[in-house]
Amino acid sequence: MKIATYNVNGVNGRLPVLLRWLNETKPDVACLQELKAPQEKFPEAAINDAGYQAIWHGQKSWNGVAILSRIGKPAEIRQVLPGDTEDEQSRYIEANIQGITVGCLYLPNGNPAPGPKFDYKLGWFARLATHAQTLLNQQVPVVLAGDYNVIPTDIDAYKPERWVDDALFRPETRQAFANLTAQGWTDAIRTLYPTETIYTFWDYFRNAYERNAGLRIDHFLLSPQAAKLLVSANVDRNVRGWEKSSDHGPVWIELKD
DNA sequence: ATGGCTCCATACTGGAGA
Repeated sequence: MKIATYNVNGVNGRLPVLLRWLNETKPDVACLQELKAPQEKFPEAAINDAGYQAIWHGQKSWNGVAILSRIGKPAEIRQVLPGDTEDEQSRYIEANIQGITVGCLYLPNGNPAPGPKFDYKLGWFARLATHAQTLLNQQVPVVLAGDYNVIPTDIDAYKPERWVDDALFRPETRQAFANLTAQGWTDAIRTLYPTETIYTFWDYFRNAYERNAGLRIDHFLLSPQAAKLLVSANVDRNVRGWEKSSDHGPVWIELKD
């Protein structure tokens, strides 16, 4: 099973790019973030026409997450991260697909830091860690995929010294990510490519993509039962070079059936 | 260090992203 994650940066504005990518690479499952569309404006018909069934949790203007599948409609487990009934931002959706629990997440950016947005990020992170432990306790294959807005280590940024005060790289953020993986999660890309320079995001400024001035912030975390099935993984970095592309590139893993 | 780009909302500008 090939599972992908892609921060599309506007599911309607980027629809031609999304459809082209689905058609060319045909992931079995695709987790999308930053739909930037309310629930009723999700382009369901076009995605169905492309061969996918979808569940999604939209929101006006910002955020929004979806899970697409071409191997049977995702069986929704939840569309809210537990732990805060006041949280109205659409940043998490979870489904069962052929025995795999797939969590699709869009962790808050958190800038400027410090400040209320950074506090919200760390609070959301704590809720994710609590839920992740609950999932681990189930001892089933779980894939937590998405835009974590975390640069895990120095080798995940083109110039890490420029990011030291940024919410994506501050010590609290890196520590939260390290604590999460220490529960027993496998960072799929970094496990298969321990030392390579691999980015998933290139900003729109100053020809960042052409200069490969990027960040690795979109991640796959696998429970032990899923990590055992890991065959391969990579970034479709060429997609970032397409006309009207998102500033993120798609990331994917292949799991043994 | 700064400013650069692109989305969405419903507008001629601003918030947010990372």
